Amino acid sequence: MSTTGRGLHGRVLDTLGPEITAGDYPPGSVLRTDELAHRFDVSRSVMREVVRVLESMHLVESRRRVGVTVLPTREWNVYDPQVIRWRLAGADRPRQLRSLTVLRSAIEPVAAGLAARHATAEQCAELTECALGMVANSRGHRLEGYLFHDMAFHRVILNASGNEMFARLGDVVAEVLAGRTHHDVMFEDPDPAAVTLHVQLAEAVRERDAARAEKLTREITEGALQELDILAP
Amino acid sequence: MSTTGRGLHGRVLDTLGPEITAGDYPPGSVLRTDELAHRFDVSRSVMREVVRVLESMHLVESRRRVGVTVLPTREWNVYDPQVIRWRLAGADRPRQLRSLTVLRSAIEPVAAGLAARHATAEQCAELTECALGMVANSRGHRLEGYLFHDMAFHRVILNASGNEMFARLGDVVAEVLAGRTHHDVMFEDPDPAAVTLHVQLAEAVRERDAARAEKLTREITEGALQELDILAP
DNA sequence: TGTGACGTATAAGTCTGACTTTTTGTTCGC
DNA sequence: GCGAACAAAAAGTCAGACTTATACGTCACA
Repeated sequence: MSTTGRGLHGRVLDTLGPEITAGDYPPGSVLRTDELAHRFDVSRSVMREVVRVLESMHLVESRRRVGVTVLPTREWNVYDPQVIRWRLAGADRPRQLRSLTVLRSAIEPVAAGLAARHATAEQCAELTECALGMVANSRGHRLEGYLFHDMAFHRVILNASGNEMFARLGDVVAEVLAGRTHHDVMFEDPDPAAVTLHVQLAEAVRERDAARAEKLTREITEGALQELDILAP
Repeated sequence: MSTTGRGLHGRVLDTLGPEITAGDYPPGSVLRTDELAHRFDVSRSVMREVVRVLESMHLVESRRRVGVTVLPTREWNVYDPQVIRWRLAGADRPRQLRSLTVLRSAIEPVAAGLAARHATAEQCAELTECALGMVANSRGHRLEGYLFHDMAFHRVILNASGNEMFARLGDVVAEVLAGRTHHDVMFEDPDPAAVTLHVQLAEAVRERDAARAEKLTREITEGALQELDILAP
């Protein structure tokens, strides 16, 4: 599941990245490339590549004569899928999940409205199929099956919006949904009301009813906010 | 203005990155590190670091025995500020500006609602100050002054939302606003209605009226959508 | 003729060591 | 006390040798 490939470079990154995002090194901490290279038992070349990547994520800043400085959270590229994954795997996972859920609540209703306008016949069919899959797995502790179709459903909506910025959040939403199922709440069968909403949403998109699609999605995401005890906006 | 530092590495990146995002190399094209190093007259070490960064942005994929493959747009990290800047500087700037404006229309209303709940007294003051600045520059072709306060206004809103994902879009929104003023529309004084909306929004936030703040922001962003002839959702 | 195993060429991956450049902090002279 | 020259430290750059994975072509065998 880890995006980073096989190389030595990737393995070092998958260790150092999470350490930084977890806050092991407070902002302003200074690391030295040579030390890191020694610590991970890799050559300076490899270590330099790792630092470059971390720098492109704005997690660190490399300056001559001073070293590799850890930047404050405010600077991080928090939309980088890798950074999101690292943070979700770390200690402030709950906080992260809240941020992302609020983001969802802003994006998805608008995306659904656009999907109602732009979805292809094939996408409408996929949507219906996913909704049916959710219904079929909504009872009897079939959480994994439910999650699978739920993730697919939202991914189709985001793709069908025709906006690439929305489409690219498919992975993030999937991550949030998976996190909800696996770690936090949802030990019992999903809320029947939520299932119904998804079925109705598939319907609204198929019928090109943008306003209804948006409204239904707003209800869905409001449910997600309430689950995390976030005040409904 | 270019984020990338002074190093050799940065200069190569600032050439190759825009070329790729501009579509000079169609998806599936294969580049070779050695060739690139020769073309830019840098060592392989430097070239490898550049490729690693491009890889972390999912613009390319490097595989043994085949080379550096350009990935399809769908794979790109379109939220990476660097990628956004490169694309805005390139040929599909209009398309990009549309995507980002739609994103704004989804994010900002929710952010404004949250800002009304969470804004500090200082942030409320800044907001009022920005709104006044917009008013003061709304007549007599003082577009630069207007833009300055407009960008600051929206940045404060996004920061005051208390959600880091929203806050990080400040640069993007600023870029969109600047693009609108400099390249596209707005050759005359800004719409007085828009100015009024900003003043009212500052008011709503100060009065902790979340619903009104959200509604006003929706009107603002709908105006932005209409300017680009995007169907109001 | 199709299919699978094998070998080879290729391009990325890694390591090492030497050298350059920038920048910080100190020291010295005024 | 202050500015300028100096020295040290760390990143930046380079060149070259070596390693490793893998796509592709070859050949034997069915």
